[in-house]
Amino acid sequence: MLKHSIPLSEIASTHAEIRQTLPEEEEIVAMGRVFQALSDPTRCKIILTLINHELCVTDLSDILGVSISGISHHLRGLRDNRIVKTRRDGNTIYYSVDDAHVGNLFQEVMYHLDHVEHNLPDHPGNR
Amino acid sequence: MLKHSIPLSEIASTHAEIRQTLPEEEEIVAMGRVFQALSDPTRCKIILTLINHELCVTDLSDILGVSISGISHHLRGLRDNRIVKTRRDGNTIYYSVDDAHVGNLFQEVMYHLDHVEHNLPDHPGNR
DNA sequence: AATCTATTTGAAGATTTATTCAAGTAGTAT
DNA sequence: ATACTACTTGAATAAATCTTCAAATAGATT
Repeated sequence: MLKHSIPLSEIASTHAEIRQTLPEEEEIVAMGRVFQALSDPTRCKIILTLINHELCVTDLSDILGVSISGISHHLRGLRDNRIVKTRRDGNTIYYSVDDAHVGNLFQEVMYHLDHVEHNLPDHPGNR
Repeated sequence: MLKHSIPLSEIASTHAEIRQTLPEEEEIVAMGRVFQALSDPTRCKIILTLINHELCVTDLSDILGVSISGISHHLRGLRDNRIVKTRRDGNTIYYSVDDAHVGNLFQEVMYHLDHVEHNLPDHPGNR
């Protein structure tokens, strides 16, 4: 415990100091790529579905009403970011969510959306 | 507690049932927009910086080495999604993170990246 | 009012992304 | 080998996004 308090102006960091607290460029780019992979509504649906069910491309196409090719293209982006994993059985490939943290990510976004919803002081007609 | 177990084939849902478990289209689109707002490395840097420091546009421009106009454009997307909030003092506008869940979102992405890093069985040279 | 500073906005061009269609691959079955 | 099913891939177009520059606004100062 400090005996004397320090003026806020001395605690405040310089720009250079703040810059150094950031993760490395490479890691930040990786974060952006993960969020980018989640940024499309169809991919959100795919993930939300795969969180609860291991499914093949044809099933996802049926469930979500998106072409087989479209689903497959989306899945490639999710595979590249290790958001979904695959298991082959004969010639059908089953997809599921690779990492429990992906579910947490969606949970946090839902909390955020609730926060926004229940907290509309200035921008009532947002957009 | 059930007295007799049910065969898995009977537990498995139909496509229509699975479709109904998804959130509403509008909510899914909203999720996508939040992830989209986080999908750019410069915006990630802005948020990671604002989590720890309340800063103005000029400061962010200095710290991140991005033009004032560029920072302002990025901040607009973050403001629209209520990821950052503003406070005016004279003619400088201070930005900070609006919602603690945003920090959690980044925490979860870092966990995910660690998971990917420590778990490279099949795609060793991922991209 | 004129000026200065901080920020926002709009428009233009280059790049990226999503969707569709047609063709290609991989495993299965005949 | 042929054919079938499940999936992936590549190319093409349309739409969205990022960056930059120039112009516009809002508040503070003279």
